[in-house]
Amino acid sequence: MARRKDQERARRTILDAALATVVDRGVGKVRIRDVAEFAGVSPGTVHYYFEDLENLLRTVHREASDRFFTARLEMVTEITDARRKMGALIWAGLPASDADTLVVALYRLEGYTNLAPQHGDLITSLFDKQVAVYLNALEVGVAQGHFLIDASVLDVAANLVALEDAYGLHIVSGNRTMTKARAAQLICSYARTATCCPDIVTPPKEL
Amino acid sequence: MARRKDQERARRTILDAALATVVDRGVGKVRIRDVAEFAGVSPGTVHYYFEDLENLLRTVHREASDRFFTARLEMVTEITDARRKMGALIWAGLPASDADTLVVALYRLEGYTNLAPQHGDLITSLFDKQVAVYLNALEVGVAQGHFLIDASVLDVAANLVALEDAYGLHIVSGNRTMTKARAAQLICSYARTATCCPDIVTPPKEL
Amino acid sequence: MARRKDQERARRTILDAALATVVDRGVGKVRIRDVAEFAGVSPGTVHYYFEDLENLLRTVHREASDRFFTARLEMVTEITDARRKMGALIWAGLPASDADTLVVALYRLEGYTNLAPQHGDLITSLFDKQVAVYLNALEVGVAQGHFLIDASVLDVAANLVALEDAYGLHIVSGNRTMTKARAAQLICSYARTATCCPDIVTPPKEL
Amino acid sequence: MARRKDQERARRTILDAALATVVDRGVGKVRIRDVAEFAGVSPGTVHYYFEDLENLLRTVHREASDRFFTARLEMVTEITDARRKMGALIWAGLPASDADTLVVALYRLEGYTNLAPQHGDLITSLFDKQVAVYLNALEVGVAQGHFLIDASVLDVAANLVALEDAYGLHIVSGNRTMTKARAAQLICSYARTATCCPDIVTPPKEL
DNA sequence: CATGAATGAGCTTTCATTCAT
DNA sequence: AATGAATGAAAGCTCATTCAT
Repeated sequence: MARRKDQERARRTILDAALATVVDRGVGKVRIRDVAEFAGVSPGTVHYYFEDLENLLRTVHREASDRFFTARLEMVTEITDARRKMGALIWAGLPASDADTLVVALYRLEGYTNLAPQHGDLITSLFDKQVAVYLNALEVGVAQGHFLIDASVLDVAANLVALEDAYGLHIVSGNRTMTKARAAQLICSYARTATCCPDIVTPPKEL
Repeated sequence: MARRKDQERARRTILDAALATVVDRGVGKVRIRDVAEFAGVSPGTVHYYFEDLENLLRTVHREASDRFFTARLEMVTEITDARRKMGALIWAGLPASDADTLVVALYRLEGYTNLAPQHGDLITSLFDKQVAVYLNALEVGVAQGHFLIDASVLDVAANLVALEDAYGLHIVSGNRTMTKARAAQLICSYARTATCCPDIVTPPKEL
Repeated sequence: MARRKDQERARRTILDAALATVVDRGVGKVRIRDVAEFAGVSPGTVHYYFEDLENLLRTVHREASDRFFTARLEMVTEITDARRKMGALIWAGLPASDADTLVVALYRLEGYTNLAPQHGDLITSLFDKQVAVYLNALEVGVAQGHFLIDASVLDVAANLVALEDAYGLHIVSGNRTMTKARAAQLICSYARTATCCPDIVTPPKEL
Repeated sequence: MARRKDQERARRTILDAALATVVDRGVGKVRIRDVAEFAGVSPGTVHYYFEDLENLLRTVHREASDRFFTARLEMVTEITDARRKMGALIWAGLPASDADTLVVALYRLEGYTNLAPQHGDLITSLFDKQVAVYLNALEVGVAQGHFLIDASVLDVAANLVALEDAYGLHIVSGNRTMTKARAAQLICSYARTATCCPDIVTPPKEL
């Protein structure tokens, strides 16, 4: 029984190590050996848990997506005022230069075109889920009377996610003129225009 | 003299071959040998013209950026009405699933984080240039009295480019729910909101 | 006591699994893990009973040889007429394409040159024993007045075994022009010539 | 042009090295590295000429078969008297304990069941060709009035080859009771019986 | 100039074997 | 007695790069 738990923990350790490796070596340069070293196990062990590199990377991506999404979902439910909710979402979706392991790794993995077709599906699915989160915030804002949205709410939500993705990628790619603050400001600018609500600001005071 | 021209042609052939290889193998899987085969030369020849793989890829990226940018610039100057100009820009900036070698390759290369730091600069620079193009269109639109822009024009331009990047990446990554038409529609939705001009549509009739 | 019996049974299960694995993966491709899986035990258990792979394979070979030899011996004693005895021996010594687990495995193992020196002894010993069986049948035939043998009886017996080996190997190796029936016919042809007895036929009617 | 010849020679060198390696390590234990070392080239070079190990081994087998067959064919045509021809064939088809690189390697390869299906075809084909050689000798013997063959000549030829194979394998496998001389004697015994010609002897005086 | 044969470092992957439980 | 997670040595294969021609 203890065995089972140990195994689960080893798996986790490797997954975390892989995430870290993606962050500090870049997706295309992840070697099994690095991951193993980082996890403090032997290369054989990595293979014991994950058939091959692609498999490992895909799993990391899936888990990272889930963790990221869950975190945002929690945040959304905790904040009631739609205006503050929007600001918080925008801020939390952007990676901070090179801390923020999870988000950085996620962006790296998203941009990694070399994984099998299923990878595309994963990206799609995360995108759609993110859209759902923004959609919720927008609709709540409308219901609260804070937002007034002229265009399709779905389109606005999609665009917010797209902006987040694009700027996040710039930050992670090392575009020095694009800081997290600037990115947040740009996205907010759109959010305000689209919702006719000048009160959306970021970073939110309390963070 | 003829020698000089021959060399220039060989170089071009290799660059084109590299571009094609990026498109059909993915950036991370480009092998010198593939490029050589595609170009109809020997691997040694590729090295003769380009120090190493990174160098080749960076050059391809730079040239592709330039070609892409020049093409858009020409388009902008040819169309005078800012509304049609916007529509055309948006449409032309998106890759068509898997044709569109130049644009696909560009997106692939943009997302490739494994190139040296200078690569980040290149991305930055292309981003800025794209922003400049949109900026021009927006300002012309304002001058023509078609657009009414509340927020910072620079921010709007940046957002347009960011949306284009994000959706383009989705298309190239094989996100099946994101078509070129849908992406164009989403970007236009933003463009209309930001400019208070309902006449921006895409794909433009004449294309 | 029950313990002792359990262990013996586990050992047997592993040996049988190894035999089966030799048949369907080929001697050179037998992996401990395969054998373990086949036997429904863990790899560790295989090691618990057999020092290493070579040891296991050698044991399988020895046991298979014994089982095979015993079976033939029984057959020989059951049939009294030397002519029918010969036919039966020839037929039973040939593997049927890919059923016939025991005989197929035996041929596979015989041909496996990678086992230690002792392995050669085992082959020799099996060969000699087989020769003894044929020798017996030949001498009985002479005594019964059915066979008339000009050359050395020992040589004839050796040649019969050799032919059996050679054709058996062809069948197991996937030589498509060599069927069990054809092989039997060829060996019989020799048997008839050597014994001046036209009545040796195979497959024997009663099988 | 010199290039072409160099390449051909390098290929040959590797092939010869592989043959030698098969002889002194056993088929199942041939490592690319060994072959490379033996050939005095780098492991990469072996891969440059042969896709993978299986490919290399198959090629070695094919070439060895051809060389072996050609050699026997020459011998046959050089000797006119069928009785001496038979003796020479039998003798030349048997490996001498562990000299005789070509023949030893051939036997090793023949017994190697781990190669792909095509391998079976190769064995078949060599068997058939060998049969043809013996067939020729037998028919010539009949024509010369030296041999009197009762059974099917084809069957006799097949049996001669089979005996050769079987005893050859014993010799190569390290069966210490089976010497080349004894094997030759056994096969001759059969040959004499089948042809009713007591003059077939081996080793032939002149060798 | 251009070639392409040859290299060998580097990586993945396999798998018998060990050992704590 | 039996397990199976973990190991790590061993091997194959890839591919950028070099250099003699």
